[in-house]
Amino acid sequence: MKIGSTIKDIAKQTGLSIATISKHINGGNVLDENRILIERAIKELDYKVNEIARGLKTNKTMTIGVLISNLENIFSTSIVSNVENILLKNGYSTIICNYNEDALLEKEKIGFLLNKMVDGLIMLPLECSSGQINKITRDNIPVVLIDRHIKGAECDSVLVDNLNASYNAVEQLIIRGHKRIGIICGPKDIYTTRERLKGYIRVCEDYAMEFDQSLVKFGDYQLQSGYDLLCELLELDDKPTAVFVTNYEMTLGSIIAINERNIDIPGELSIIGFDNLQMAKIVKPPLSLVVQPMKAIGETAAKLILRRLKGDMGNFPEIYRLKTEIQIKESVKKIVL
Amino acid sequence: MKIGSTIKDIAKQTGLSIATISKHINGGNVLDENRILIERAIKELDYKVNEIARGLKTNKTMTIGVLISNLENIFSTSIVSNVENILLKNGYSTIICNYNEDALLEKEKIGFLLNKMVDGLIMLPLECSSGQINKITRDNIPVVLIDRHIKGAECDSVLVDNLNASYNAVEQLIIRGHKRIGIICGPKDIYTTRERLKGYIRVCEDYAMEFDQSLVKFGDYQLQSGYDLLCELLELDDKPTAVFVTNYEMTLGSIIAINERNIDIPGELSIIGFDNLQMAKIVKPPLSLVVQPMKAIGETAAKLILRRLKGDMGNFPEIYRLKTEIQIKESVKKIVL
DNA sequence: TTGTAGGCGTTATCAA
DNA sequence: TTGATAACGCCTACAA
Repeated sequence: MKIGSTIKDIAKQTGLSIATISKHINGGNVLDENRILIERAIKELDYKVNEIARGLKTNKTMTIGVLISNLENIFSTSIVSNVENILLKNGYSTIICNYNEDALLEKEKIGFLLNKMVDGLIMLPLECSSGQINKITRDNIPVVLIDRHIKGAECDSVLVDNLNASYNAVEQLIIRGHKRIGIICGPKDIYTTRERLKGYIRVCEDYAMEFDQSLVKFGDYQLQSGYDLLCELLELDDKPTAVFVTNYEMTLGSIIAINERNIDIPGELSIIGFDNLQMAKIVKPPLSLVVQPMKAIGETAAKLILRRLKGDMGNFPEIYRLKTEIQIKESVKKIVL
Repeated sequence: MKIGSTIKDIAKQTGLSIATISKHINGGNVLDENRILIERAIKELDYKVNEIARGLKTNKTMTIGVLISNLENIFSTSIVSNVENILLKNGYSTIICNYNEDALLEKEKIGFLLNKMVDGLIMLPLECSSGQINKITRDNIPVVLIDRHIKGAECDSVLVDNLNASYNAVEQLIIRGHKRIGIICGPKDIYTTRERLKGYIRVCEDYAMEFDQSLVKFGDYQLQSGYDLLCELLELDDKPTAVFVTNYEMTLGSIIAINERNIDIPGELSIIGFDNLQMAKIVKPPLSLVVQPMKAIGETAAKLILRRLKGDMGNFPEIYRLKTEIQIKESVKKIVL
């Protein structure tokens, strides 16, 4: 079954050779009269380049693999959406894969994408080793890491300044007189967790606050652990007066716990959450938040990989460290002595 | 630069011909001793089929286009995530496109996907004409429509029983004694809007309630219009005692309006929203919701297109009409006379 | 400027 | 069962 016309058809229609037509399609010079002939034929036959055939020849698929940890949260999808947008405008399509925070799946899907011969890879890594990544870049497939840094990986990264994001958030609490501030972190061994915790520790030091290990809780960045850990914090003998939750899902979980227990915010507890502006508005009282620049992350990653695909290896490996914003709303109160 | 081994390399290593090896790869019969030889060589050389070359030959890309209206809401991403999951398991990858509720972009991206030679198309349509779709299916590319029906389009559809979803939601309000019930709809000309409105009208008829046009508001399924329309409803001389908001974004907008104006839910106003379970839990009081079976939608669409891709045209065109669930929580109160 | 011809990695046909 | 060989649609020297 005929699914579209080929260069051959154009050749027949115009009486020119395939080579001439191919040359024109790829920006070469042909006689004006032939150019007109070709262009008309292309219109009439509705000719479209067969990217598959071209890919076979050029060893390019014009496809970028995008691998993320989770397709069902705003952070990822917003990034994906922006990446996709920019790449599409530049003629690239994207294959989006999701490894569901599962290290095994992560490895598998990297293989899947490579097998699909993607020209480049944008990924939000989990446990992926630097060795694995370096093998890919050595095959001349540019890799851009998002959100999480991998030590020893020779590739570009687009990160967020997690340390200062955390520092600034906790600082806002300290400024308002809070002395016992809980923090709900992600998994201990993940880059963002470490950075966000560092920020917490550093600001505590800077303000000469005592560091109480019992106020630091480690979860798994999932809703349920936000719920559980907030409850744990509330059950401490010496309860915190404020808490900083370091990702979106756990913030959700925390709020659910708070609602269920009818905790008065900010009367009993001040809270600063993470990442979702819309959520901040529908929660009562309005939630204070650390907002990550998701649009910028996506755009930066996309533009970066486009540069690499063009062969521009300037400043390699480049590490962007984008700034977050903090919005203090009514969920944080000032402690009056 | 060599990026992987080819059948040729296997041929050299084993001393067999390319044809034999290809046959084995594609499930043909070869002598046991040769099979072993081939398999070992494949392992040793880490041979992977070049899908591009195969695609050129077979006219298949093992890629499905997924076109949706918006990548930044749970409804779409959840569907995409499930679709992707199932297709991937069956060896297909997906190219996900997003037309941002823009009819022009919609058309463009359909073209883009077709140009990428997708083997099939799963789409959540906007204004796409039946003619356009029929042209695609006539080229033997199966199309599965999601969420919105298109009249005259000869293709499978996976819909939601919007009419009864709406009927049941409003019925819950009527049962609880509400007489004046507002409804915030989407754009007038969209399938889901019409169906959801039909449900509202039908249940009003069934319960012999007077139909008041001023209680019916049309928006654009975006957050802002939810906000605006809820305000409009509240400004009516004869205010509704309950309101049904017919999609997720507008539900968000409505809640923001309610919070800003400090409307007492459900004291002053009962509300039933749409689609996001998590949201229902973090809102205070817990929000009543119509919940769409997003997982089932994605799975059904994916399985359906897989069937079609296998050439099974049984029951074509098939229309699934999945059922919604309704969860009544504290945001709805009983009117006591 | 144009056309001829070879090749990209695979599959498929048809003899052997 | 195996292996030459001709496609698939395109690109690219190189020759005309």
